[in-house]
Amino acid sequence: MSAAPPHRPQGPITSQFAAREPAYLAGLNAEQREAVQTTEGPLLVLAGAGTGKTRVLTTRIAHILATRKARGNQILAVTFTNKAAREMKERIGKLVGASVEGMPWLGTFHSIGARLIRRHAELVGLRPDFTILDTDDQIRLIKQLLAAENIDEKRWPARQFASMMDGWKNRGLLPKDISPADAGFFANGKGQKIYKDYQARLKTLNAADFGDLLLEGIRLFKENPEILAQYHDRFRYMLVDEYQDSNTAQYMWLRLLAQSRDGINSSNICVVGDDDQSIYGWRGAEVDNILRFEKDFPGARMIKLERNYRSTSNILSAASHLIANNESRLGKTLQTDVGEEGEKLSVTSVWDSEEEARQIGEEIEQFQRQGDPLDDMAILVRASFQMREFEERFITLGLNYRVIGGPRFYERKEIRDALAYLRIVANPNDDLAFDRIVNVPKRGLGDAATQLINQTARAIGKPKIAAIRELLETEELKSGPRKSLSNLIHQFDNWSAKQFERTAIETSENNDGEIVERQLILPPVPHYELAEQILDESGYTAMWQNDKSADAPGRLENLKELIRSMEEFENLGGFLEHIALVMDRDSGEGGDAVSIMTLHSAKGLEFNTVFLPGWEEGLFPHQRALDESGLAGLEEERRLAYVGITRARKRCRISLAQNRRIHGLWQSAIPSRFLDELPAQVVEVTDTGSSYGGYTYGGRATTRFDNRDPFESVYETPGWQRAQRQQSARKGPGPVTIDGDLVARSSGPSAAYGVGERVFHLKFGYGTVTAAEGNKLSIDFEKAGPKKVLDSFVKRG
DNA sequence: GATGCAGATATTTTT
DNA sequence: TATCTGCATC
Repeated sequence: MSAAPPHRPQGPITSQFAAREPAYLAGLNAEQREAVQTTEGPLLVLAGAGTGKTRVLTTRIAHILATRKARGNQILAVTFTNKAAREMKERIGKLVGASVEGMPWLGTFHSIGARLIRRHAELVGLRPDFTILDTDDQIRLIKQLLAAENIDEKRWPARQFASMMDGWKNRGLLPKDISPADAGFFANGKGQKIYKDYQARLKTLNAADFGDLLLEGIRLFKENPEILAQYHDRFRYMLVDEYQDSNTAQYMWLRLLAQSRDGINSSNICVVGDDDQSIYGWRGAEVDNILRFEKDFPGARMIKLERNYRSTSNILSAASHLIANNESRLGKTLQTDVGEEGEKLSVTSVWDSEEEARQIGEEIEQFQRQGDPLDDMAILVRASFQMREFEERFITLGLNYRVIGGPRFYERKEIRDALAYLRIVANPNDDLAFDRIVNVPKRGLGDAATQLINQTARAIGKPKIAAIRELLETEELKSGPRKSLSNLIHQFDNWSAKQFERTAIETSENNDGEIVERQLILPPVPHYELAEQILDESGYTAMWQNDKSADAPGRLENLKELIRSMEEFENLGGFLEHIALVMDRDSGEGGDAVSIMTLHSAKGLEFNTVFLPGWEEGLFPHQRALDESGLAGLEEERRLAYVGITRARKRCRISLAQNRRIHGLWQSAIPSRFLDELPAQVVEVTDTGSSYGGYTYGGRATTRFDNRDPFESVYETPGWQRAQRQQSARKGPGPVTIDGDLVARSSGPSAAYGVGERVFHLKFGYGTVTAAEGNKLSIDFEKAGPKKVLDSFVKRG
């Protein structure tokens, strides 16, 4: 704390300062204040969910500015998402007035990375106007390289290589750093070569991918210590948001910047994060970065923010107990400041996902009748396929919802196509953009023409546009393609010229009948008008206008939106940079609506009521996370559960289906192990009544069959429950001789059903087996029609 | 260049 | 089950 020294002299100036506390500090708790005021030296702020992390971060910047420790352009503040960057800008603006404009180094890792290498582009082998490639471009480029190496794309998909390379780049590895073992995974050891070729191709294309924006920065700093020193001088203070999500490359990048001249990490770097909310390990994030911070930055202080201003104590208690099951964490104990126990969390077991959607829909309507706005409710799912069922249900109910996530604006085909046109105009060397649109709309250019262009380009070592120019001088092209290519090139020249001031000759006849030529100076066409012209003149707009598919009008609308959004930018270059790095999906308008999104995209948000469906083994925790990453995977899934619960302010409603259809097959579901990790006192277990057997909780059976058989509740294994359900499905009392081995046998060969056999299924009733393959059966049900089910789901009928 | 079929493939996705 | 991709075909 920054209490004044005890025997502070009572001069008029000092007392004035001591007495009047800056307004921005008001309302902060002791730890928050400390985090704001500890400006010197490395600092780790461990901020639990809902503890006012963003507030600390923004106030800290405001504090640095207000106390004149640094000017806005001497502060480096990085976030992961554009949304977070925007929010920080806004909030700082509110705190200190308009000086946010003076913070050019507040942004995402990638946008700052790009800014940095643009300034020194020539040192990393690029020109300052280099293009930023998206994933789509990357894949297409890799495909070309694979073809050149005669690698069978079926066996070694480009996509797979792209994600591998992504992993390398996340770890800060250049082609030369790839170990033979790593590279050996792909195409019998050709991985390293392809990576190398890929990087070389990027340089000739004057392009960089997302990974390069950081990787090239690291290289730049390593190879040019004098430039790094400039930035050491510049950045007096560094702040990093969501540090638990940083990957190795980002860590290296930061660490270089945070070094002082003598190479010791003693800078004023403040990282804020929550190890318990690290959910992007699969994307290369290293929780280790945050766990290791104090070692990496000697003399680092750690401040924990543990006072939660969001959730009721019941919700917090559930979340804390759950996350306490993780081994690798720094450990925090969240305490609520809401001062309310609140409702218990509810856990509801339902028959299947359809019922789950129905159930949640009803609850939402009920809360709505009580006066809760839909905006305050959210459904957070583990996997996006779960969303559909809710959407369908809500449509029938007429319940307003919005889906958050999904493909981003600039990932849409029409936007990418339009951008490709603009990219070529901005940078005629952009062969990837050229490939994308040579024949879009159709220009009668087939394989033959494209091949010829590629060959020529390779032969003369020039971009494709240049190659076409040369080809047009020769007779090599057939007349059709020749004409359309010549036309296209003309158009590009024309569009390019319009970016700048240019001259035109106007011919007219004067009164004496003489032809008079006048030279006119035409001003540059504004880039947004140019874009519109390009789309019209190229026939691209017409292409969609003539398209009668259902989504064509939407696409045209998107194109309009694209052009509209261009007006905010000074020039084409600025716009293209923005679109590649910053363009957000159009965020939620459309009135009061329930949000449906994945747990991942819910991070950082909060709602009064949160629904968490699908808490079943295999789905959540997801089987693949378990298979691929073992214990680490499980812990990440648990953190995801923690994120989910802590999104709730007042109400948290968890549900699980006993049956779920995955890839068209009905699978029985076992309650998620996470349910057992919730403390019993804060959870209320309900059953919708339509389920059999079902979910038992904390040693107590909670099904409506509780009183039927006093011994039933002893058996809680999932397999047992399944057996139980099968038993109870039988008509009449029947002999209740339940054999523990029954379940194991049911999926083994001895349980195989023969074609033509009559069987009974709990959901579909009676039917006849039409085909059997392993434990999968095709059954023609009398009422429900043909279905595929697992044999353990049916009984001989 | 449109169409249709076989075959693979089906977590999460800040930039 | 449903959706997407590449490829063959007309």
